Amino acid sequence: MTSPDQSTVFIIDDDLSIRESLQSLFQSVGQAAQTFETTREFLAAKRPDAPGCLVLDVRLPGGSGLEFQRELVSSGILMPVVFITGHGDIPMSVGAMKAGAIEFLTKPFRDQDLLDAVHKGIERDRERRREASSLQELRDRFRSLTPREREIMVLVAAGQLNKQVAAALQLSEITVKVHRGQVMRKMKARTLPDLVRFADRLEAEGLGRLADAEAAL
Amino acid sequence: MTSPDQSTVFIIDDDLSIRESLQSLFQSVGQAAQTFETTREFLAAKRPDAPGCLVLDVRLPGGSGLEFQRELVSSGILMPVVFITGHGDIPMSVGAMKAGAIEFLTKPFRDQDLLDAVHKGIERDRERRREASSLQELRDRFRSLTPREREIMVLVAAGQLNKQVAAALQLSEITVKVHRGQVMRKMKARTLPDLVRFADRLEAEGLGRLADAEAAL
DNA sequence: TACTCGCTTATACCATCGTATATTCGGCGA
DNA sequence: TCGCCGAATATACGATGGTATAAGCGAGTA
Repeated sequence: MTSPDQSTVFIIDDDLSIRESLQSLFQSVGQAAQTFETTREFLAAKRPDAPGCLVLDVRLPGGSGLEFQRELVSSGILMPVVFITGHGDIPMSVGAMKAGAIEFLTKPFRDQDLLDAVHKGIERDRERRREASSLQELRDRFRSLTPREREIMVLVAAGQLNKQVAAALQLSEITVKVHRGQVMRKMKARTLPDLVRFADRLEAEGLGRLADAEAAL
Repeated sequence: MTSPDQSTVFIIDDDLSIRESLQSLFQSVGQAAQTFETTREFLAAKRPDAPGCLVLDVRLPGGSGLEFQRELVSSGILMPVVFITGHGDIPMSVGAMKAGAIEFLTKPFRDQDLLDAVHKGIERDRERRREASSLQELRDRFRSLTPREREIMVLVAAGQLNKQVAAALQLSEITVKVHRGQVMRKMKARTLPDLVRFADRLEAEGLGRLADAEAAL
């Protein structure tokens, strides 16, 4: 088995006994787990390109877990987080949940609650990765378009007729047709509805990357 | 001024002094507010069809605020909720946030925090209403389609050519063209990309209402 | 310099789309 | 029974879309 989608739980806690007990908990259900004493150690380690979930104590060496959660987002590590804590309070838990945490457990918690939360986190990450990789594929195709082709794709997806596109860009209609055909091939769009959906997905997550062709370079 | 979009805060709390103090807080910033002693009272009152936000104590007469939050969702009242409490705990706050609460404030809280949360809730409700009403408009148009027209809309939006649609439905191509033109008129779609987007929006929120034409009746 | 690449245009031809006009048929309610 | 509606179909015509072939131009590059 190659198991390319082997999920991993990443545990960061400065307490060795907790790391060991969590490690063995996950081992007991056949869930791969890696433990780290500090956030630095976690960031330094090379993480597999597979679905994962973080288990954090809100009280961490060198800053709170909440801060680290925000750091992750800004450094592009979009991994679901499950918090566990012995000394949390309500504002802390609310902040964590607002920031997108999967769960916020207070010690002592039931093992099953943690397992459930981690499972949910991994499934969410798996789905996010699927979506991200599919979107990246589209982005790559769009990047392969020339500036002219991008302009034309935008207008065509907006519903403009070839002659309207031609007028808008001060071109002859045949030129638009040629570029349009090229766009369909490069974007691997078999039909116009396909192209429309591709354009919308790129606009939704790429945020105006289409309209502003310069930014896409 | 007709002010059809006058937003309202709905406060449910069994403590009169709290109702009065919150009422005057919102009054001081020009925010309309209505108070209720019980959830029953709130449900019985006729609420304006305008953006709103609920302010709830988690401890309510006849059930917890959390339960009431779930009741609201299942009874179709999709109003943003801001919790305030004097005796909450972490699992409670986490549950509330998971269920979609805007904020979970512990007493004593700063007035501004409540005002901010309510403002956020109202803006969210305004946006949800905009979206819902626009979607309802689309649903109405789709309901005006005959069964045949619906089938054809689905296939056309999927990118099938007229002749392919004709083959799939055992029709002549001209028949498909006639229905297709009718679909465009009834759906108020000026272009095919418009129709594709309408179909996708209906599929996304109507959950297969398109594919299963029977369910839409 | 020769070559590639992006961009432009033209001709020619065929497929597809869209609409108007007209006819036929069956079901259903007034 | 009459009339309306959904449905299907046909002819005819024009607009629009799509592709192949060919060619010219300018910028940047091997």
